[in-house]
Amino acid sequence: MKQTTLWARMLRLTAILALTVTSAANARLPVFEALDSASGHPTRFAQCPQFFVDGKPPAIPASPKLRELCYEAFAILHSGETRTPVYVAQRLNRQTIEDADEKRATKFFADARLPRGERAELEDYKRSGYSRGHMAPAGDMPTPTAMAQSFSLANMVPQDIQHNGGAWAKIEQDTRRYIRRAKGDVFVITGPVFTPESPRIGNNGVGVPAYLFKLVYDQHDNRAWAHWQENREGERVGRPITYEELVKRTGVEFLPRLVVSQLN
DNA sequence: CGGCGGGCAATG
DNA sequence: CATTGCCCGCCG
Repeated sequence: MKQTTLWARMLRLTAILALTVTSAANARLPVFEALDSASGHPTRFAQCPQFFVDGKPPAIPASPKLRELCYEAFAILHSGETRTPVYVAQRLNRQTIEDADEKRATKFFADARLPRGERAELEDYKRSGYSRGHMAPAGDMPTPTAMAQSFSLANMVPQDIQHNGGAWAKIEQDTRRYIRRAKGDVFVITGPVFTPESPRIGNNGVGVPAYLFKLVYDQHDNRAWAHWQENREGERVGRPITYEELVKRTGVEFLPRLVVSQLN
């Protein structure tokens, strides 16, 4: 008898703990609440044009489950269909990289700004065999708030564990190394690519991308290139592809045409 | 080789 | 939640 009582207590405690966890995670991110209450709806890119070249976000065909989310140091176009980002945009420069020395705060959380029917939950990734792979990397974040926000699952895709810690991590570090030596702003857009055969994980069916890309545009030098990686173990860092090739493969024009016409 | 940076899971 | 220990790959 005593044992069942103990079990009941522990279960209750666990439930309370889970609730506390959720609210505490959100409470620690006051920026989210401020943006939400101010607008009354999920944030729009109009509120954070600074992350896009000439303030112009890439045009994506309309879809009911696409949502635009602004964060302190990046912006996300999120898909409620795959429950992942479509792309994540950043504007970086030497200064932001020098500021990116925050201690890594590994606290992943489901993004409360997204409806439950559209977002990934921690449970979806747990024991899925895939890691939670940042699109905007934690290592890029210039402030503690930005660091915390980067752990939103809205910024994640299910990524092969070896790829995430291997070739992909190297690409992230190479990109930071490049920006550290850049003369002006560098715009980076990172995202997943799915195929009809792409698997899904968890009760919510979070999409597992077949490929990941990272587009880098150096505004000062008018140069752009992209890394294109298969989301698999054993993938190596290859030679970057051209912007045109990226557009061909994704069907998305990420940069304003005027800018593209002037690329070196 | 050790340090670092990308993660994971178990425990209180 | 926080803490801890662990894995792995890359780099100097």
